[in-house]
Amino acid sequence: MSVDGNGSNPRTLNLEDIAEKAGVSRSTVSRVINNEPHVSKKTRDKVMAVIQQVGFVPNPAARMLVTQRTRTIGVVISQSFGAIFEDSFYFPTLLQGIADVTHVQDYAMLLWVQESSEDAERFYSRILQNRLMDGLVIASTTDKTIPFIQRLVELQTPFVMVERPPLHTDRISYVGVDNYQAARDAVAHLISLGRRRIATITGSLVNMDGQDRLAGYRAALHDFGMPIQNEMIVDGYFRRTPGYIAMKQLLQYQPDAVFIGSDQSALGALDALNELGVRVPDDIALIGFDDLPSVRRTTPPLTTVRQPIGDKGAQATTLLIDMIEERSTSVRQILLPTQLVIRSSCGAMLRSRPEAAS
Amino acid sequence: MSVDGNGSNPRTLNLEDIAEKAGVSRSTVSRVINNEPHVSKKTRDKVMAVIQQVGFVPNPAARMLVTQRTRTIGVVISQSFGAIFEDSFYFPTLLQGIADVTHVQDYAMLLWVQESSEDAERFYSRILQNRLMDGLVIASTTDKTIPFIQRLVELQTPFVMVERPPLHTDRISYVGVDNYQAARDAVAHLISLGRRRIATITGSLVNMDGQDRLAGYRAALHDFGMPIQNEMIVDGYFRRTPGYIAMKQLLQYQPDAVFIGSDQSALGALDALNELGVRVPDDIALIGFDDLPSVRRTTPPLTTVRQPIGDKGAQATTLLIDMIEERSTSVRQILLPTQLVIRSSCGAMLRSRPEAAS
DNA sequence: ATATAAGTTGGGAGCGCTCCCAGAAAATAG
DNA sequence: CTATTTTCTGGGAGCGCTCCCAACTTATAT
Repeated sequence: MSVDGNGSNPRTLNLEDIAEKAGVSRSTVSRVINNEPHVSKKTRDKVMAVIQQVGFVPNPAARMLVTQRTRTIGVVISQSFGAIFEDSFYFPTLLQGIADVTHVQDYAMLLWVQESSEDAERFYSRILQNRLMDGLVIASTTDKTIPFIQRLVELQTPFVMVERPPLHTDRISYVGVDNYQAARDAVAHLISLGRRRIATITGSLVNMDGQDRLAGYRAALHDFGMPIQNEMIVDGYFRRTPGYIAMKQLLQYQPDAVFIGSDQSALGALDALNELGVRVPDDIALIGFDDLPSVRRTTPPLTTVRQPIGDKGAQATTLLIDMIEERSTSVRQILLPTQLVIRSSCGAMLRSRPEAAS
Repeated sequence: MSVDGNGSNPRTLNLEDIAEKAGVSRSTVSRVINNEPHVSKKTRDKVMAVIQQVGFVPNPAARMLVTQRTRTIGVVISQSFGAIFEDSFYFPTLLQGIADVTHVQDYAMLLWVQESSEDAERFYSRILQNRLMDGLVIASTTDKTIPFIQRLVELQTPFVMVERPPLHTDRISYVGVDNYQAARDAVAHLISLGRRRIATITGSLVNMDGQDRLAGYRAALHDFGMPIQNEMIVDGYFRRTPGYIAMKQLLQYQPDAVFIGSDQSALGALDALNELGVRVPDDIALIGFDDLPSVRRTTPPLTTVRQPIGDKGAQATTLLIDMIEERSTSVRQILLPTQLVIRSSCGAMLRSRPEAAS
């Protein structure tokens, strides 16, 4: 931490000072600090003792200047928090996963959050201009993200996405979940429970996760030879109120099940159904996505697709640091497993309970 | 952003390169970039044009090395996200408020989140050793925070707390809300509605906000000459499940109202009351704290104390940057206003409606 | 016209580190 | 005991910037 010198403050110690105290040279101290070989045990111990004693920490700016490394990664969250976080736990959990790894690897984490009123171009150029990061974790995507990541590729800046990139390319590393398959399985589950008029409230479709979940929905209907009706597909933008509105809109087409691309929207959908007295799962079955803590306690508890959010962040960060330190140069695309968590809202519990009891 | 040189990469441009292209000296380019006087308009324009054209951004490490300024602030969140964020929107909103200001002031934001399994001492020493920040916003407090902030004072590192500091001192700047008065008013409101057996589920008591709200609760009872009973005070730790447990525990003492130090715990309390068929507000009135978006939709909607979370972050950051840039050297302690948001859970609505109708 | 002041501009020094090379010390071989 | 290799150590150079001072240019006063 830069101590704000008030003039009388003694200058912060530097390598040379430590060298003097230990009776060696600057270079030797540098070797000890960086754990380099070619230092005798005796010298090393002596230097270490001095470092410990005075609590010396090398000046990161000087080090950065010569090494061109910062030991800092950036985390980019496009769209403003306010919009994304409403009641949610996706980003906090992701950040925790990232923080856990940066801690162990001794990296710092620079957080970039798009300001409420800021346009995307300005936001990304701010990030591009800050040269204090060795690489980036890109934690959310919008349609505006494409030129940004293209620029990153041009600049050869290491980065990892926490979602499938919005580009047809195999040159970008990412960590995600198989949204397509997860959605397909979830919808197949609804079909297996006898539902035939299955609608979907999608996640935001500027987002790859949202798109892939919709594709999985379509695929499942197709698998079972069921028609895909456009009026049965409404955008829920990963948010609660749009989910509420979407649900009301869908009701006129009398679905008997809805696959919802985010739990946040599912909460909104439940609001609408409760308000109108539509019974879940009797009249309409619901499946959400994310497994937010709160959906365990809704009435009825929500069946949902659980995804390992913290792990996504952690693995993306590990991958990024490997790239930065050139332990791995190959592009990697990692899909983590999801899990369909069956609760009451899809109707499986209602049916299975009596059977189990008989 | 440090472009990962692959050997063939042309070296990043520096001041000297720009100077050469513009036909001036390094110093002049520096003056232009830092908006210093003593550069003729003609020269300035010429240099600016070159900078624009090649997209030059000065090397922050070199600049830091000489200025001892990083234009980066740190944000410290003690305790792990997982615990704090569960469904919540407090920290995301705070971060958004901070990010809004750092953006406008052209600062970057280094986020420090205590790792799940990390002890406090290690966490704080990591922060202290990172010398890449000009100052800190300390966004949450535990009992372990005290030595840390004492150290910051010693080191003369600028910092601002987003809560009353856990020390009796007037040397620490902070931005908060008047938790004491807000809680006192909330409880007074319950009393004015005729409640006489008022319990409280506190926020975490290692936290100043939690402590002050409890003190406000006590003060209100005292104001009205009502007894303070220890069994009517249970810790809810700002979280849902402890709120649930606390509510169940309190029921044996038959309170007719509960002031709850966080909405998160209030949600837990509602869970308990709903489960047991206790009617809110008929049997028990509730008031929460925070005004989380979700408490607008509970059954019944929750009366709560709204606090300007984003503003707290924004003002703390503004204050911090003022300190860093030495525009303000005096300690400032800012209390932002809260607002009692009356919904149905406190009973005020039920009573007033019929009257209004008559 | 010259003396003086004010506005510009350039280059040296130095921030604190790492990297490299040369030289000293120690270890091993002949 | 000397020649050679290996291990260890010290200091110069330089990363890219800002700060300072000196020098030059132009404006203003005399």
